Amino acid sequence: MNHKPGISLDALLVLDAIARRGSFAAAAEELHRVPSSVTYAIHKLEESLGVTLFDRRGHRARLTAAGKALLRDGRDLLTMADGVVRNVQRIATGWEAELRIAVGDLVPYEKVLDLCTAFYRVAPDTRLRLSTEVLGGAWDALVTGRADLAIGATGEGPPSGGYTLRPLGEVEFVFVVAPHHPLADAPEPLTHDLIRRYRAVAAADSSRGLPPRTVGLLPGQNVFTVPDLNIKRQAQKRGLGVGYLPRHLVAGDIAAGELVVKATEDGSSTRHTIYYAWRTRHQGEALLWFKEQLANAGRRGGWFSS
Amino acid sequence: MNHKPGISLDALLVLDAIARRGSFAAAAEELHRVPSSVTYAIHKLEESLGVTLFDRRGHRARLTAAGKALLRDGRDLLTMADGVVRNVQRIATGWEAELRIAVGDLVPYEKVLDLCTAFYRVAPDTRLRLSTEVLGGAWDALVTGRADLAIGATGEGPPSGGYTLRPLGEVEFVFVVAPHHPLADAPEPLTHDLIRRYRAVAAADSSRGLPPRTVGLLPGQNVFTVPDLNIKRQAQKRGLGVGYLPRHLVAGDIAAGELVVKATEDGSSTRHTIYYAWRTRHQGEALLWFKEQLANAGRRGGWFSS
DNA sequence: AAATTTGTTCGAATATTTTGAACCACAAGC
DNA sequence: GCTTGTGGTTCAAAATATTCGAACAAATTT
Repeated sequence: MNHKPGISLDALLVLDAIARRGSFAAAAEELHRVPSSVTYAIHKLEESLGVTLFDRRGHRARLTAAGKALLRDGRDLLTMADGVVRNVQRIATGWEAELRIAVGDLVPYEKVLDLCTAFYRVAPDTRLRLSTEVLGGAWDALVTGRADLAIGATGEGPPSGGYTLRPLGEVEFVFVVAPHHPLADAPEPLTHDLIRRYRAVAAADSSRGLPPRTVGLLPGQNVFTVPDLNIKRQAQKRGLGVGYLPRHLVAGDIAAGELVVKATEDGSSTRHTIYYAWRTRHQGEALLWFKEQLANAGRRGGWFSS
Repeated sequence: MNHKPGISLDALLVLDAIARRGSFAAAAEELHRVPSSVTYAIHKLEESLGVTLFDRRGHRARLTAAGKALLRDGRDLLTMADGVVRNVQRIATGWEAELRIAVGDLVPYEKVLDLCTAFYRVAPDTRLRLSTEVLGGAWDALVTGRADLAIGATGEGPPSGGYTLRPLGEVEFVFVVAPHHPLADAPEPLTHDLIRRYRAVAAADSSRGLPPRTVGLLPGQNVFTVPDLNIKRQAQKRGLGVGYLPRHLVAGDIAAGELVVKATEDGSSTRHTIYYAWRTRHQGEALLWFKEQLANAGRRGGWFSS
C-alpha cells in the first residue's frame, strides 16, 4: 500500500495507555490484549516513524524524549479526533452521539440522575457522560471543551465568553461545626477573629485551565483541602475543621445533631445563585432537551430548597 | 479488540482523495489500489461512525453534509498528524525529516537550487519541499505553518511575531514597458496622472490567511492580475500593461530591447530589502544549516546584484 | 536463593484488507 | 435507440496485518 500517515490513532491509544499505566503489561491488561500485542504495536509505530520511542535498557521500558513528545502531541491528536467523530455524528443525526455534562458539586445528584433517567426514555442511544466539578471547575470544563453542558456552575462565568447561562436556583450556605468542636459552645455571632483561630475545610477547585477559586476562607486561616463537598461535610462532622456547607446537603446531619449551625458576624446564612450553562455554538437535540428541562426546573423554584 | 477511535487517518486520506479527484475510481487510481478497496474503506468508515457519508443515488456518489464536515475536519486532523510526525522525527534525530521552504518570487531559483544541491551533499535523507509564494505569501506560509523557512520575504513581517528575520539583500525595481507601448515614447519622468491611464500588471498575492498585499498600484488604475512575476514580465513584454519589475529579472529583456526602463516621478528605480525568516521555535539541524548558508549569502552581498 | 514481574521472540491462529472478476446502473456518443 | 464507457458494488480468494499463547531472558522484589 502507498503513503501511510506514519502514525495511527490506535497506536497513539496504546502509547497513552502505556504511559498512564506505567508498563506494557499494565497497558495490555487495560486494553484487554496480551502483552506481545502491545510490544508488536509499539514496534510497528517505531518502524513507521523511524524513531525509537522507548529506552529498553533495564527491564522497564522508559519513554525517550521523542516518545514523550509523541505522547504529548498524540494526546492532542486523539482529543481532536474525538471531536471530529462527535461532530460528524451530530451533523448526521441532529442528535449528539454523546453529551458531556459537568455537574457542580452543589447540585444534588438525584436530581441530575432523575433528568438522565427521563432523557434515556427519549433518546436511549445517546451516551451521557457526567463529571463532577468543584467550584470553578464546571466553568473550566465548559470553556476548555471538556463538557458540553455545565449544571450547577457558581459565581461569575469566565470572561472568555462563548457560553450562555441561565439561573437554576439559589443555594443557602450555612456555617456549621461538629457538636464537639470548640466553636459549638461559643456565643453567637462568631467573629472573624474567633473563626480564624480554627482550621477551615475547603473543597479543591477542579479547574484545570482557569485560576482556582476559593470561597469563605479568612486571611491567615489554616486550611484542610479535600476533593469535594461530601468529604468536606464528613471532615467537618469529625471536627477536623469548620466552614460553610449548603443547607440542603447537611439538613439531615443538622436534624440528627451531628452538625451545628452557628451564626457568624456575616449572618447565619448566605445565598448564591446557581447556573446552568452551555457552549453557545453547540447545536444538537440532546443539548436542546436538557436546556428545556433545566429551564422548567429553574422556573419551578430550582433544586436547592431544603 | 476494544474501543476504537471510530476513524483512522488512512480512511481520512481515502476520503480526501475521493473529494480531490471527484470519484472513487479516480481516488483508487491515485492511491494505487483497486476501486473495490476504496469502496470497502469508506464502507468500514461509515460503519464505525454509524453515519452515511455519501449519497449513492445516481451513479456518482456525492458527499452528504456529514461527509463534507468529516472531510473538512479530517483534513485538519491529517495536517495536525503530519505535524506530529515531523516533530517527533525532528526530536529523535536533531534533523528534520522534511524541511519546507517558501521561496518568494523575487528570489532567483538557481540560487535556491544551488543551496539545495549543497544541502543534499550534507544531508541526503532530509526531504526538502519548496513552494513559490508571491508578495505576502511567504510570510503567510511561515506564520500559518505551511513552511519552516521563508526565503525572499518582502516588506514588513506580520504583527503576530513568532519568527526571526535577517536581511538577504536588496532588490532594485525598475518601471518597465514594452517598446511598442504608448508610454515607451512619453517624455520622462512619467507622471502618476499619465501612468494611471494605462493598465497595470500585478502578481497575485499567494497569502491564504493574511490580507493580500498590493505594491506599486495607483488609485483608480486598471489591473491585470497574473499568478507570478515571470508571467507579469511576459505580459508586460506583450504590452498588456505596465509596472515595476526586479532589475535582475529583466536585465536580459532590457539588453535585448524587449523592455524599456522609464523614469517616473518617483525616480527611475526603487530598492527593497529582501529577508529570510524562520519560525523562532523551530529547532533542527536542517534549518540551522540553511540559516548559516543564508547568513553567508547575505554577508557576501546577497543574491540580487544584476 | 527463589519467586515475581517485565518485555521480547516466534509459530500458529485469527482478523482485516486487497485483489480480481463479474455485475448493475447511469451517462455519453453515434 | 443502440452501443460503449464509466462509476460503484458484491463476493470469493488471496495477501497482509494483528493477536494469541507459550517459552524465554533479564531485572526486581521478597
